[in-house]
Amino acid sequence: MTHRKADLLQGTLDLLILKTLALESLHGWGLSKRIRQLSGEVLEVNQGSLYPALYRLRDRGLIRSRWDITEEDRRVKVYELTRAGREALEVERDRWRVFAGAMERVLGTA
Amino acid sequence: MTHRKADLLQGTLDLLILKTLALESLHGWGLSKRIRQLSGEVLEVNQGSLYPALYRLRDRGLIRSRWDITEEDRRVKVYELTRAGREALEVERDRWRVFAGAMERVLGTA
DNA sequence: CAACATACCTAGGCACCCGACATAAAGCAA
DNA sequence: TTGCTTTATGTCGGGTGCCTAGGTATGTTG
Repeated sequence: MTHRKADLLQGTLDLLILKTLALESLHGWGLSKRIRQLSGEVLEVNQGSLYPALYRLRDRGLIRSRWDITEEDRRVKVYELTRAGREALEVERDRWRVFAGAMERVLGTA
Repeated sequence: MTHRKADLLQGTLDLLILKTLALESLHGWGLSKRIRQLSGEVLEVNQGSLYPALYRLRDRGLIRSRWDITEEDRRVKVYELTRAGREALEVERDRWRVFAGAMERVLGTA
């Protein structure tokens, strides 16, 4: 059973996170809800994928985190883009579009 | 150094192969050249990815192979789509488009 | 005859996504 | 006060599948 409907393509999760955080700083849980919502309920981010991805991005210096308290008195770890993250977002977005364009060129060949 | 320029997204290689073979039966080497050409020199398929992918697809019954001899007297293993392969191509293509559409929806959010 | 292109293939490594699980605290209802 | 659901953070093992780096063989060309 190779892919199940919700499977993400490897490599795209980072881009998704960078883009979503570029719109607004969020904590992990909210981030996964936001991605689902922005994608029209198509893209589901598993927790087992999300947190490792966040640490990866943090280790690469693309995002940073701080602990915060919500209005409901919940401890949350809020992530925000760094300057390097904003630059990486553009690079990754362009790379995605080149790739997706190439895919569409192949798929569209009669 | 996570991704290098030529990296493919996991899962897309199968689709690429199915689509390319739907246009014309080809042997492995020719297939990789054809994918590169169709994609406008963007997508490079490594041999270390190609052959395992072909066996995977064959094991799933989506393609079949036969030995042939080219005009230059070379032994080549020609792959062609099966009926199941043609069906899988449509499913995978649709899945790709749903996914790519969702990605673009997220990336295009202002 | 050497070098290159064509053609097949394998092995090991590693990135990363997933499912399952663990933990905890807040909200709420019975 | 007990117990369920939701919110929230995280870990771990497994598996898929791409990559790099090889190996082998044969035809072509300088």
